[in-house]
Parts: sequence; structure tokens; C-alpha cells
Amino acid sequence: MDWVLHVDLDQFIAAVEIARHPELKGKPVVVGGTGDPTQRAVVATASYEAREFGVHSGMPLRTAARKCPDAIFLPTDAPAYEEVSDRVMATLRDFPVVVEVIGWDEAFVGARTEDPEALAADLRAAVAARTGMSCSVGIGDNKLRAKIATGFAKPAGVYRLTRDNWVAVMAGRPVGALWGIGPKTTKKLAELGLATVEDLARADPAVLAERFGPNMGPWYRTLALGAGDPNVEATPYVAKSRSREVTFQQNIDDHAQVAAQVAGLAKRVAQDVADEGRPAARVAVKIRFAPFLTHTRSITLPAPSSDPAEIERAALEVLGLFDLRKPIRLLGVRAEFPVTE
DNA sequence: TCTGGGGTCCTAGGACCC
DNA sequence: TCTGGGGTCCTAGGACCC
Repeated sequence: MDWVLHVDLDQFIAAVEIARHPELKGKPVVVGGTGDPTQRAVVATASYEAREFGVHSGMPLRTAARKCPDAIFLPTDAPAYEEVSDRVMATLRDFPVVVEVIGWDEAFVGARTEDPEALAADLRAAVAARTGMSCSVGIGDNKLRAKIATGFAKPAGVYRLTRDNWVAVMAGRPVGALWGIGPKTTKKLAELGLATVEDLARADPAVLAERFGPNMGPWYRTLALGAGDPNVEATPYVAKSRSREVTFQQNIDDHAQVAAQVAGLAKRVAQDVADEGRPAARVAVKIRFAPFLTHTRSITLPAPSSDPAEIERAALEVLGLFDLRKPIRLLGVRAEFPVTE
């Protein structure tokens, strides 16, 4: 029968660093930003040893340094991770399966087999042999179940989650265990008295629609039932937008400096748009004011354009829509491609 | 715990048109 | 006078994910 496997590399970024610095093996390693834990940046990945101290992805480096003072801090090196990631994905594609890449360190694998555990073991062995990377594999009858199964497989394991064991495994777990329900939605669901997956599965779709909208509300309930997309597709990724943003180590408030930064980001975005070979239809500017207030303004271009001068001009026009009296900690520029193409 | 960078999708209100 | 109903586009913001 048809299966969805979710392959997820274990502590991927830290694993790449440890592979090329073997002396780090067994030590708490934290990768993020420039590797300077006094800077404004967050943890990209922490090794399992660092996680023992409560360090996790997304945590400010400063906080990580406080929790784990002996950790080794390393800068993020995207090209190195991309190179290893490409080799992992190529390894998966060597199997008679469909591979859908969903990030540097994970992919869905669609396969027709009578023994998905054997396939998972073969994938794990091939990835380890070809790249030195350890991965975990979730087996499911759709993407949602496969993805959640991986959490139970980690580290370096395999786990199967299907309609047969969904209720037994998931019913009592908090709604946040579902892929697509984060902290904010968890809180709102709790206000409706819905804390567990079973609570959500039994909830009235009309009540959920009232609270979360006509699509999202009922969709949350289908997540709780374990419903998901069973189709794995190898179709290449087509970007809908390209963006660049920068957080300043010290807030800026000089208008000329702000305009220069926006122009610089616009130039980088314009290059990305040119590389894409498709014109942009909209240009947006994002500003995060101190302490942490984020606003976005955007305009539709008179006509889709790949012209760097036009994209820069549009970004500066959008910048003019903001009230710039507060200090700024982040600036971003985004170009969006036309919806229909 | 003073909170990156790069994305996606959904919601909702107002404009504008018939 | 104080008023419909639907459709689409534009824009801002929220939430989530890796």
C-alpha cells in the first residue's frame, strides 16, 4: 500500500558542525547568528547536550549563554548546511520513491511498499553511509501523521502513526502537539475549554468557525481527527515572494540611515527577483520599532517589474507611508510575485 | 528569555463595480 | 429618503513553520 514517510535529520545544523569539528562530539554546541552570544541573534540549532541545559531553537543567544555558560557557540554557515542537505536529498531520491523537500533538514517520502519500517531503515542507513548524518523517520498514512510520528521517533529512530493508533497515541495529548497549532491558538482553544486532542476532535465545528474563521476553525478539528494530505509530490518549489531583512545590533533612528538601509535591502531583493526570472507584482516594507512593534506597508506596482531601480523606488515610496518617530530595530523588504502565473 | 531570517496561508475591512 | 447583495481587488495583521 501507499505510505508517507517523514525524514528529519537529527540536530541537523549542530550535526554538520560536529561532523567537521569532531572534537565537539559529546559537547554542548549552540549554532546561531555570528557565533557571538552577546549579540542580538537566536539559536538556530542546539546539540542534544546543550538541550539538556534548556537551550532550544529560537532562544536568544544571550539566554542560551546564561543557561549553558560552557557551551561552544558557532556562527551559522548556510552554504555548508545546504551542501549537506543537497546530498541527503539526493540520497533519498536514489530510492524508488517520491521526495518532497520541505526544509534544509526534512522531506516527505511517498512510497508504495508492504514494509514501511524496512524502507525507513534502508533510508536511515543510506543517509548515514552517504553523508554521515543521523535521521529519524515517521511513518504515516498522510503527511500530518508522518510528521507527528517523527517526534516520537527522535532521535535516530522510526515510529508509525496511522488511523489504527491515532486515538490511542494522541487523544490525551495537548492540542499543541498537532502540526499547525501553536501557542496562540492553544491559548484560545483553552478559553473554549478545549485542551486535548480529544477535546478538539469532539468540538462543534460551528463554534470553532465562529472563533477562528470559516476555514481555520473546522480545519483545527480535522487536525485533531488526524486528517491530512496523503499526496507526496516532487514538483519543484516555486517561490511566491522573496524578502531580505536585518536586525540592527543597536536601534537606528536617523532617517537618512533608514532610507539607505531600505535601499540596500531593496537592491538585494531586486537581485533575488532577477535570479528568479519572474517580475515582482508588489513591494512591501517591514519595520520593527523598539521595543518590538512590527508594522508592514505595501503597494502593488503599476505593472509587474524586474527592474532594480523600480523595486528600489517602490520600497522607498512604501517607506514614506510610515511614521518614523520611534527607534527601529529591524528593517525588511519583500517582493511578491503575481498570484496567477 | 529583551526576542533572527525566510517563508506560507488565512482573515477581515474597505474600495469599487454591477 | 438611508437604503441590497455579490464579487473582486487591495491592504494590514496574525499565526505558524523551519
